[in-house]
Amino acid sequence: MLDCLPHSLIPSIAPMSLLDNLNPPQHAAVTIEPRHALVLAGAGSGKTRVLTTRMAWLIQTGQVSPHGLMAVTFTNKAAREMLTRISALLPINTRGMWIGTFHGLCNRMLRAHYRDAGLPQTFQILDTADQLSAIKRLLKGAGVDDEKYPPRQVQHFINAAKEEGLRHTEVEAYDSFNRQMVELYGMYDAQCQREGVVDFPELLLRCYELLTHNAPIREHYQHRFRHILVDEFQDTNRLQYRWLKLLAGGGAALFAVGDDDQSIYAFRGANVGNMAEFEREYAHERVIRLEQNYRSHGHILDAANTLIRNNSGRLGKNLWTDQGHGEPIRVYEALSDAQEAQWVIEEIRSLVGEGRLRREIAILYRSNAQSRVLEHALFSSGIPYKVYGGLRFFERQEVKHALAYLRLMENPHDDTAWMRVVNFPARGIGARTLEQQADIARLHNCSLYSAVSQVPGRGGNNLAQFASLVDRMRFETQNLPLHEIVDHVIEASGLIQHYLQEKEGAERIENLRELVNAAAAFAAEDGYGLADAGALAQTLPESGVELPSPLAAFLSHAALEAGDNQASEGQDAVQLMTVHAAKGLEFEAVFITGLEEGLFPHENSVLEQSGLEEERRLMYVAVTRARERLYLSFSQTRMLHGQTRYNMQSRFLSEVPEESLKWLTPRNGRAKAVDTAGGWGHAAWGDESERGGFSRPAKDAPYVGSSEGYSSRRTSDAGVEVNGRTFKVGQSVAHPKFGEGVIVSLMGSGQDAQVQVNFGGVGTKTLALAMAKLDPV
DNA sequence: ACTTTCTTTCTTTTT
DNA sequence: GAAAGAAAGT
Repeated sequence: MLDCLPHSLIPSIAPMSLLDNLNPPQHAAVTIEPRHALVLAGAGSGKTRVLTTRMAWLIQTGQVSPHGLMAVTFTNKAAREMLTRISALLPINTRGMWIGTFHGLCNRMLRAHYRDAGLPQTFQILDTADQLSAIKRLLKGAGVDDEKYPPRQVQHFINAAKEEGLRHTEVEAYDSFNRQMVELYGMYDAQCQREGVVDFPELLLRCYELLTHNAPIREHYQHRFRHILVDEFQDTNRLQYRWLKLLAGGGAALFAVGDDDQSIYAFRGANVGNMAEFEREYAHERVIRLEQNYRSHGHILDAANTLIRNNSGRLGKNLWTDQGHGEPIRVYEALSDAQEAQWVIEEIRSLVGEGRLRREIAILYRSNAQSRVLEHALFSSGIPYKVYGGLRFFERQEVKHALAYLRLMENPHDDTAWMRVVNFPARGIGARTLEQQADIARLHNCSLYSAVSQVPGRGGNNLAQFASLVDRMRFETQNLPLHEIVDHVIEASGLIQHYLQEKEGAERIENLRELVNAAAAFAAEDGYGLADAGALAQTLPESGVELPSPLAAFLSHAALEAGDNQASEGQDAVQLMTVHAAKGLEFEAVFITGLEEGLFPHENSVLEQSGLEEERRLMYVAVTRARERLYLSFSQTRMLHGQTRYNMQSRFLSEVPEESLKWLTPRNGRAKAVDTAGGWGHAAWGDESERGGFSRPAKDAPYVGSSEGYSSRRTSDAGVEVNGRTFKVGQSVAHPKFGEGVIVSLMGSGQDAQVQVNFGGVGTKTLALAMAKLDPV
């Protein structure tokens, strides 16, 4: 074991500087004995600091060499942050250290052991969009009805199974629908294998299987990594947890940091339960809570604490601060979304007038659709702003086209890449020809590239020309440096020529040129991601690891790191983003807008307890982003999907302590009534009899209800007639139990018709018209 | 084979 | 209200 340590590393006492200024729990976490431990780190409690300081401390005290340490994060940004902070703490070379994302580290291992993992050396990574198009292609080829098996749903099924660690042979299928899904899963994996491509969850599952089935490789890594540190542990899925356990199986210490209250990614497979399980299984005596918050003023923390207490099954944690109460949270009720935006503008003006920086002001919203009104208002009032989210560099169509050519040069059997650019720019290859080609490929169970020579006629000719174009590009760039390869390809493929002719093509050309720069930068940076190359070289030297080509490394990089969201640092601009995107960030002043039932919490989430609780955690994350000032706002009406909606204020508003709030608009009866109405739980949705008209929430077969009976979104202006009475939006009605209310929307028709009624203090109810005892007033 | 028009469907998102 | 996909027109 000791021979793993470099000679230069002499065990020494940690100088005080590393551990200085840590509070007692932080100190305890950083210096905890080398066994499994769980750190429950509340928002703003110094989580990243603890993580990086522990790594530095372990290295500095000689307990581990940089080489024997692994740190896993979810995002590349977090991984980079960790690297910079470690370099700042210790004068060590972080190159080659195993610090990265789950996917990045798995990719590294699979590249090193591609043969043992059953992959071609040139395997390519499919991003979500590539995966979807691969699935569409599969469904088409197999003649599967994509109405009954929507590609997105198939994709979700496959990914969910993989994230549970299940191959198609291991998924239980209890009905014919699921049997078909499982079948498709199997066919999809076979297709990927044949094409030499790997999707995101596959990176993890393959790596997990490699370690499970191959004892020498497993033991090598188990022996090598003495300390494994995990960030954002609440976001891990089951497979990631198993992967960690496996790697730590040789006696390594697993140091997990997370906050169950900030788990907001259950919808994509994260399993908060991993935290409780980890505590029970390994760390029951070594759980440390970081509860002192260094970020927010008292009222803000009180709001967050009170709010999150409404959730069940928490691991338990209460943030406190010694910073004093600070200012109260300001609440504003707007008449319309536009007016809400206008109010935000005015508040921002006055904040900036007080001398605050615009970049220290964030406007948060639940869903991206809400940003437009805000952007419009900001734009017309001339306030600089940046919107986060949206298209990222490597996801732009012109960039993906260029990457597809590069992928084909690496691996011509990548059918997804083939289909993407075979007729782009247009070269007279139409749907008919491609169908023929696909049929031949399916018949011979070979790639589209291999089938080219057998396609008859003019179409076949054009295909052959395209194939030779790819071959030629590969040949002509053989010995060129990476950025020149890219430069050659964007010209030779005709992409530049094509966009020159397009009206809006200038920006796309610019992006293609930028891709050349990105390639140059990538090659320059530690010599094409030497982080990888270096790490590979130290891995199982005896197995003769072959380094991937610069192009292959660049393509991995492009798939695994989709690049920045246009927002550039530096300029002083107001920050706009979804609450999800704000996780991990902090601002002096934060606006949480659109606090309305149906929006936040989102209507698709309120039916299930777990969904509602995730929304509440989301609200918790939003609130805890603010340092000094927090503004909450909602609007009576809002344009959504091209229609005006009438919303109630969010239940989350009433879950914040009254004494921390300062209403900027008069609190109307409605808002007051909310307080006295008490428990929102089931009551908010009315009792069973009123909803009895349409199916129970079908837990196991989520799509049962969506056939045609009612269309949940279409609001009829003309009104709906049920049992001889007509109901219209805006009409006043009376209900024996809820009292008087106003119809806010109508859905469906006939006996299935539903109505949303705003009963003021009682809230907005959705009722089945045929069942509810509603009378026009 | 390519272009235009209609229809549909809308959370959240990293890798 | 916008983007993507399908159907229909050139």
